[in-house]
Amino acid sequence: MRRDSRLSRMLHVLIHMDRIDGAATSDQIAQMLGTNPVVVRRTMAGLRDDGYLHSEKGHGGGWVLTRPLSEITMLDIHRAIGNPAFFAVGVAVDHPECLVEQAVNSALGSAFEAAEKLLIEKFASVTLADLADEFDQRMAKIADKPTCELSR
Amino acid sequence: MRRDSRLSRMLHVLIHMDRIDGAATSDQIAQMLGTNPVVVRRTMAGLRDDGYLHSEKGHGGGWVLTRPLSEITMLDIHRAIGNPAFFAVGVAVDHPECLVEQAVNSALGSAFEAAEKLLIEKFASVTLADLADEFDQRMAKIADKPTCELSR
DNA sequence: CATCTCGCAACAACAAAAGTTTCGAATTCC
DNA sequence: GGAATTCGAAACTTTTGTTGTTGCGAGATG
Repeated sequence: MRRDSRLSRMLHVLIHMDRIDGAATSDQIAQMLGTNPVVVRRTMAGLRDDGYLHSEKGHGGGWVLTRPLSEITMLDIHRAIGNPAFFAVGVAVDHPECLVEQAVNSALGSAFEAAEKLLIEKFASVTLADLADEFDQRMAKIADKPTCELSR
Repeated sequence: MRRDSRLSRMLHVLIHMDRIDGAATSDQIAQMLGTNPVVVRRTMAGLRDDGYLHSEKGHGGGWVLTRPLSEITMLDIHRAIGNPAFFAVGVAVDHPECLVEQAVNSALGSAFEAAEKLLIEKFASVTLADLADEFDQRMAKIADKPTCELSR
């Protein structure tokens, strides 16, 4: 099963964007992510719709953050990219009326529910500012390491 | 992202198999799951290799449980079908050297690690006998409901 | 020896993310 | 006003992994 990397990528991009002046174009971001501008627009459209980004057309246009990182949580970004399912394992519904299937799915469901609750709590508790701080700490330890294109 | 339903299906099948006499053929199981015998053999091969099932060829052959349900946990079955990834969301590794990416992936990774730990603990703590008991309780409440093909 | 049944390999179908192409429309610069 | 920049959106292809299918072989039973 292919893993959805949008959340990871968006978090990465947003922290970089906070460190640069002016707008970042879809092209620049795409190069940074090793992808292409259309994919960037597609993914970031959700963040714009949810009010975390603003996009501007034309010369000097591109994407800009509209909120401080301290006001954006990892959960916010997950929601903004469309609340994709966390789990790759699902329950079968071949016989919804079958009591065995119901018992199995109830057990599986409650396990996944608890795990999802934990994930959501954790995601809601971490702001992008926290991640930026974590970056600064790593930076302090290993002084002159490169980051990536956008922040060079 | 397509959800992997093998775990759910195998749990379902094993509990039914415990309630019937003799062997269940791949064909019977396939009909019960709404799939086909080759898929059944493919999935159940792992359970056989791990010692939970035995398969026999020829007339009267098929699949039989080789252990009591009380000695099989949900985690055992997850392992037996190949330890498929629990999560549909992954981390991007576009710039392994980028400290921002490292900070992001560290936060994501620790969240998923904690959630996975919870899942594994839960799965390890529930035996198929527990699920069968749960089934019996449901059965007691709603008396004359059908189950599925195998147990009719 | 005919039939049943699993084992295995190869291939097709399908789903979802990711990548690509190609428009159009809005904005800025000259 | 015209050229260049940049996003927006639709349509399509590629990719990856599960699921489904077909076909043949081998062992077991009657």
